[in-house]
Amino acid sequence: MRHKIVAGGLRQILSIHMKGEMVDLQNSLLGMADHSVQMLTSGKVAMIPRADVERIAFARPSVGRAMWINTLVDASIFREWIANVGRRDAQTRIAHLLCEFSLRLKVSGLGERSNYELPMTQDQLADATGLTAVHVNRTLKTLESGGLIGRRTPRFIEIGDWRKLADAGDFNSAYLHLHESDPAVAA
Amino acid sequence: MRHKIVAGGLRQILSIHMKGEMVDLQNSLLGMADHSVQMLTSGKVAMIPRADVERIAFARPSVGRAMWINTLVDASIFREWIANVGRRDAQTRIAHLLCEFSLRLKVSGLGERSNYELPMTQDQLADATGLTAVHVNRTLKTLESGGLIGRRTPRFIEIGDWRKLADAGDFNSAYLHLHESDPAVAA
DNA sequence: CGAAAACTTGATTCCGTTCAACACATGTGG
DNA sequence: CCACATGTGTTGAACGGAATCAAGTTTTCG
Repeated sequence: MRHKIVAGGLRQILSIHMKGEMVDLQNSLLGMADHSVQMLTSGKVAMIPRADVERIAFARPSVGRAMWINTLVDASIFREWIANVGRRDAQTRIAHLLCEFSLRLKVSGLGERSNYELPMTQDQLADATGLTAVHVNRTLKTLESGGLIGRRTPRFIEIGDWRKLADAGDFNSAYLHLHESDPAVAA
Repeated sequence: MRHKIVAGGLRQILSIHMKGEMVDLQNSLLGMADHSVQMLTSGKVAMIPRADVERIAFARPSVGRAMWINTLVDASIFREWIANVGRRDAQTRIAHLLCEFSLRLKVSGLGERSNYELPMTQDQLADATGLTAVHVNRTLKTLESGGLIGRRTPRFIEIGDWRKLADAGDFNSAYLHLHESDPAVAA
């Protein structure tokens, strides 16, 4: 995940990344990092020297184009998150986030659309949605009692009626540009 | 400005652009637009066909690199806005926004750092900060009576003590990457 | 098994919203 | 040049969604 700390020590999580994604083009191509990147789960990280990234980007236009598109998709997700924390209420925000994870985990092969393990604490969900952990807890309960999600354990999300959750979360997957970023999905 | 409409018709302004900036790389390079772009003031817009942009990006690596960096700086500003609407209170949010405008207008030659015309209504400021117009109004008043800003007219901002406003707005200009995006400033 | 982390729940508070009215500037057509 | 409509800004009162504070409970993991 990416995050930033604001005055007072509050944290805002800016985005979540899945296994296999190029995570640090955002920071490494600019001279100075403006935020932090951390692992939510254990895993392997591959380092590619910045100079190599830049060289291949222009030596192989198709690779360069793919990396550029990748950073643009990241930007699109940032924009959706601005709208999410800026103009949606707590329940809509969280439903939206759960829908985004659902699709992205599926695309990454880490879960099913209707049913996935979410490796985030409620504290982290709070920092991703601009809420408090307490309110995240209550909101998850509300979603659950409303039949929009099920939770076998606190970190396991089940989505019975995907369309219903998407409506509750004002979710439209267009901003993920899945057909741009993942050739396998486009096929 | 860029904006998005969420369910219920609420608008979230995602970013503001200044004269001379390449505004639509974000939308045009991806297959489908995920948000809208509108003018806040009257002005001229130059259209560059998408194919030409892609061609020159790879034919002239220095141009391509500049455009890529440009989209990365936009993304950095999006990230700061997520933190702004997600984790800052109303006064800090607005002070932060005013600081960002101050620097960017200065760089674009549209105003002074301590003193500029802000061509936005309080409604638009509200949609940029995730607040209501009423609360923006009250917050501007508070900033004014606290001596942090002056307003000759509703749309003209004066910053007496820049450092004081930047502190109130938890503002650090690093995320603007001014030295990356504008060679004139880097000099 | 035991301690720390994460989750849950209730009571209370508060920042920002909502609703409502009014002030003021702008500009447009008669 | 005035009458009037419209958009924008200002202010007050009441409300409400989420925060805060506080106390448990459950899970995780060394």
